[in-house]
Amino acid sequence: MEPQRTSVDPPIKLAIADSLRMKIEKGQLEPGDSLPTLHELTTKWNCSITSAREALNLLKEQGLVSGGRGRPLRVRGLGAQTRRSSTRHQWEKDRVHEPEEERRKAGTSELETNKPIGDVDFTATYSRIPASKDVATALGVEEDSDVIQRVYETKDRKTKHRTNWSVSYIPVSLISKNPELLDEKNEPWPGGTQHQLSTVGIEIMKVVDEVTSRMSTTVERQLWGLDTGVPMLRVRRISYDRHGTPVEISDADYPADRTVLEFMTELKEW
Amino acid sequence: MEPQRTSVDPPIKLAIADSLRMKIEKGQLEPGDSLPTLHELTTKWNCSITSAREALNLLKEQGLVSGGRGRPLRVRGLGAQTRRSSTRHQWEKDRVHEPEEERRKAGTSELETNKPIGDVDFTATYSRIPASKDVATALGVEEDSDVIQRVYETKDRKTKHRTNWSVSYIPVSLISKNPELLDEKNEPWPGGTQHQLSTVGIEIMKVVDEVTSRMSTTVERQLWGLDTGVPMLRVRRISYDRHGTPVEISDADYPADRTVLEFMTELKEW
DNA sequence: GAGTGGTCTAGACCACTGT
DNA sequence: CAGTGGTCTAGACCACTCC
Repeated sequence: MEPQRTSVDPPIKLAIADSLRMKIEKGQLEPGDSLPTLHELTTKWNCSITSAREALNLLKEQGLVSGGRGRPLRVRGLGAQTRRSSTRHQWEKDRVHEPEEERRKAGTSELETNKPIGDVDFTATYSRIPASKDVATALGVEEDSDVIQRVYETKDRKTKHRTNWSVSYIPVSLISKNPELLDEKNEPWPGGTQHQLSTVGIEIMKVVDEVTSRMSTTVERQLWGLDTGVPMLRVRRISYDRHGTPVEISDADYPADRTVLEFMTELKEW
Repeated sequence: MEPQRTSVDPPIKLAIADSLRMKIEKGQLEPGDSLPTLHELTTKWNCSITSAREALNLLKEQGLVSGGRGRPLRVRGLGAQTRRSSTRHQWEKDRVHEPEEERRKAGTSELETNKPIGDVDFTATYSRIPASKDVATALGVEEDSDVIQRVYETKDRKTKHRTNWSVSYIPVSLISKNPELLDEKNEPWPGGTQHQLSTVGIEIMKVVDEVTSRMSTTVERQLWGLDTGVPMLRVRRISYDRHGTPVEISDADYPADRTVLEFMTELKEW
């Protein structure tokens, strides 16, 4: 039985939630274990069912618990984590001068996913649009100037859940020499963006990745098939050419429960 | 007036939340604007006050809204963002061979913060502990072997809120030659970890940052003074010496609403 | 069909904010 | 002091899962 509660002092939902959280952190409740039912909580804590529910809601918000819908709530384990490494940038560059069959085998970072191809639907959507303020600033061009927006998405063929999403912007002026780059029908392009840019004489020399995170919205949770309490990682990648001019920016979203971003920095010798 | 709702179909709390979310995304409600009061929502949507509250709760979970406690709820803006760049690793290495006064001025990444020193309390806590499985694997040493754990924390002197937190692990065998490295009284060490390691002949040649994100817990929200709906970024940094052996790992937490992590990758010329 | 959580009602009382 | 949101009660009804 839990201690007598006085009128003020921590809300009962917090007391319940913290007690359960501690059990999870101490390992008394392991991933996969069922939590106490709502009914058990109400009698154990002598509270209404709503308070018990609010406590469990807190744990769901925090991503510690999932389930429900007729199933008991269970402690969430860490699913398989996909590693996305910044060494991929160099790897892709190395493949630009390989023959097309080689590049075709390699896949692209826009499409990169752990699933066998064929189990996913890939779409690429190109649009010529005026640059938004944000995009224009990042690319160092005038606002409303002509850019091509390329949206990449993959979905699991069975579940229809999104598995990959990114959007990329390139000033049209940089690539209009090669009309094939303006046509989404050429996607997926063997060798990816770096090869595309190489066809108009652009060599990427530097890539800057900016990483932030925010909570997923209800809509995103549906699209990706996420539990509540799963944040999204947002990576803005800015690619620079030989002159240090930004030539492409790309924003990608990754569900944080299945993603580790890896960045390598080599330091100069003393 | 909102349309008639049928019995099945999206829960009313979702309908309310999505309607408000769309207004925010379209800019009809700008950062700082007040949301409708609970009472207004109940009459507009013809629902109970609990449903209205649940809708607002969803928006708070998603970090779109903050306030409350006698104040009206308001649309949350993006606060000032601190940039943490991976170029810092090289920058710190460059300073290792500078005289002590120089290093002292420079500050260290463990302490790095935007606030003037003197407005924050800095603490460093060292403990010799047996390596956990996780730490042992990352460092490539035996489980339970002797490591030094160093916990760094800064707090805002006025608000008492945490502004910085990280924990670092080094195998004791690597640094026991220099007993000063085992004493927390020598913190903050001018020049930081890279200089500390240089005193026992270790040169860091490669740093790998692993970035993940997870929702903040209620306890963390109190410690850091965070709103609900703010995820934490977690960075595990692994530093390698000349032989490619991992010599230090460090886990740092950053509140995602005020942090951008930046990573630079230079590519080799064709 | 029994049991689970998900949604919702219709209130009450409180702490806190602002005037 | 009036008004806000925060917490809580004591239920009801539903969809879903599992047996």
